[in-house]
Amino acid sequence: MSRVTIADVASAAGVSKTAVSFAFNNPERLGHATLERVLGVARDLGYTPHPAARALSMRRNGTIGVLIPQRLSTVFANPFLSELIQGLGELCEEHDLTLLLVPPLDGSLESAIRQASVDGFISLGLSPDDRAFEVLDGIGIPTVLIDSEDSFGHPVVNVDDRGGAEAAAKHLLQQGHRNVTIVLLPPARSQVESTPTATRRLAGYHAAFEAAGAPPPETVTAGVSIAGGTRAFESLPRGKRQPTGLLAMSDMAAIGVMNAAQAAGVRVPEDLSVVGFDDIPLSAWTNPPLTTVHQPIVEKGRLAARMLIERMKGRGVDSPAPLNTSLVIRGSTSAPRNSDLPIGRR
Amino acid sequence: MSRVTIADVASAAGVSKTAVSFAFNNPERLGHATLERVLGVARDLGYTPHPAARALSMRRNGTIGVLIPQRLSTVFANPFLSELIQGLGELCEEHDLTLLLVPPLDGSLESAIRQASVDGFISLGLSPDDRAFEVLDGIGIPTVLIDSEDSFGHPVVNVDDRGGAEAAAKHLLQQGHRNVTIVLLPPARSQVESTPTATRRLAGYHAAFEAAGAPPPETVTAGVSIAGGTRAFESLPRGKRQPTGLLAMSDMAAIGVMNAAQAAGVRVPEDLSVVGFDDIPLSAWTNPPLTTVHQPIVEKGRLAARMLIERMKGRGVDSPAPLNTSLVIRGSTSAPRNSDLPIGRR
DNA sequence: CCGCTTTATTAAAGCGGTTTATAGGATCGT
DNA sequence: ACGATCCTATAAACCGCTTTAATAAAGCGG
Repeated sequence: MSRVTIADVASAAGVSKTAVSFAFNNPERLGHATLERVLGVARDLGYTPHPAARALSMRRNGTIGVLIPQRLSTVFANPFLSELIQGLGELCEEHDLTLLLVPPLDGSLESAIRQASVDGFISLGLSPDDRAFEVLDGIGIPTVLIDSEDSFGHPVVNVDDRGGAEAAAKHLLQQGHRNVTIVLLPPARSQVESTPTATRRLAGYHAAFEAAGAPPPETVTAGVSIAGGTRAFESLPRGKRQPTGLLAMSDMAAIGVMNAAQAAGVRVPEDLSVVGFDDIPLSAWTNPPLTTVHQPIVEKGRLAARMLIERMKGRGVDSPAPLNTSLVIRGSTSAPRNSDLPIGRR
Repeated sequence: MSRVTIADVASAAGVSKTAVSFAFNNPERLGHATLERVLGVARDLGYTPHPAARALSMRRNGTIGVLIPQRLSTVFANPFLSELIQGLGELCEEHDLTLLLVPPLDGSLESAIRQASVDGFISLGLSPDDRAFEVLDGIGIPTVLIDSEDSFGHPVVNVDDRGGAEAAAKHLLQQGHRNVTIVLLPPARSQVESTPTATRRLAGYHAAFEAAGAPPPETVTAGVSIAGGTRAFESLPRGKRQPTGLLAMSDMAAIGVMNAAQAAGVRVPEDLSVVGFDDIPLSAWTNPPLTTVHQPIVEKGRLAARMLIERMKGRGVDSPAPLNTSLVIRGSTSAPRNSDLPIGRR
């Protein structure tokens, strides 16, 4: 036996399909008696309007899509997305919307975008030249960008990545670190270039070093995961040339580094200072607690969702100013053990 | 200007709608020349089939829904769901499916279920008597349950909650703890009763105490969050009657307890041993590392998704045996300081 | 008792695709 | 030269619901 349709209800109640539809969506247009009868029959039959049919005819899905640049298993290993969804979720529930996670299907985010029955998209970390934008523009679904670049047709929610990174680097420099390594974010979409976020953070780091007259640091790339950080640590030079400070673009990588370092007998922060980025909840609980750049992730989600919902109502919205970041100094940073600084000699 | 439809492409290419449809879904039924032409025109016009229309006529959405019993903001504060989604996500991507998060809308999970355009549901922690099941059965969408109870029409994926809990309690008892408090999971859906998971875990705890001839422990209830654990600790009796051991039904609550305890000058594990449940990644990183019951969350997601996909293909599947749990002993448990055990006197 | 509003109800036209059944040629064997 | 066969391409029905425009019935003042 198949699904019960509006026609079934209509004939069972001895009315037209229109009447049934009105009973649910426009009850005041029906006489009291018929209304009751239709509703009763519908309940008895267990009728539920077919969502796709409804969406087709109403031009509304009641869903917003989150464009995920990577595989769900890798991206959900990082608490960042969880927090973001908390923010998005608040607004969604407030507006009776559900949230569709849209990762690349069969490797292609473009085709996943086409498949998605949504009223709006939130896109994460897309580069300006991502192919996905062509598709997005083609179908004309309102979109709000997060961690991307301005000067698209779409409004963007960003945080002050550059400022945060600069503060982090300055902190290390002030403590006397001169031999620092940067742990880069991996490129998001298998393209060669790095993400807008990574680019801005790197610029912030470099600015601080330049201002201090220090040479630009070495870099390694690490996936946003503890394992990624572990690998990053292992690729670091040892002995004399081992850095005394480390600027990671993600907390997860930073924590992986700390872990690997301690396992290798390198003490944090005595032998190696490490600074993360994001300030995920976990970072307050590591041993030692991680010094990191705080960004308001939940708020970012809330703001983006609020903007998208406005756009879905047809109202235009402008990109807000980047949200503030701030350095949170905890226990993973200190002055280097044998400072090379010219305090005394040696 | 509105969206490009199949009719637009058809007339622009001088063919019928059927031809356009075939060009995408049944290319071998078209002559080579027309196929090329249609595809070309479609590309030029930026045509993308309307997902809802497609879903209506094909009876397939390419989406599976995750029924979330609580608000997204509360449930995503717990890494449990992140891990589960990693597992679900793997299978989804493999099968070209997207994932729809379905929390209660306007407080009602039932109405959210109706709205959702999905081909299958994964439901989390629903009690046997949840109203949602009526709706679910009414619309006849394949469903797989996680952390629920067997003996529904739907297959269930569970872990050995009872065994895990029993091992945890036994561990504390063997260390000599006699004054233990249990931190309960809150009821999931604002109904009075507790979740199936909580019930099974409680039974496991009690079984161990009974076997040891110890009186059943006191209980407090705490939300699955660090803040919830903090509140739980504060509600504990102080001084002489303060428990020496604590069995939490979630790692998040356990971590909150540890945190609050240490802030109050109570040392873990010297003054208070705490055991969690779930073994979320964070638990290995707390200070001290948390002793907890491990359950294979990612695997649970994978398995449930695999089963659901089978069901969506029309094949029947049986509930598998509960997945194994195991006690992971880390640093948050030890023998109680002043054991009340009759080793000596007093 | 008539013309005019209101009110209650419905037929039919979408929404944008897919799919079945069918028609029009071209090809082919005889 | 002719019917059978094979390809292509299409008309039309359908998926299940919403909504506009129209109709039938009822109420009403004069």
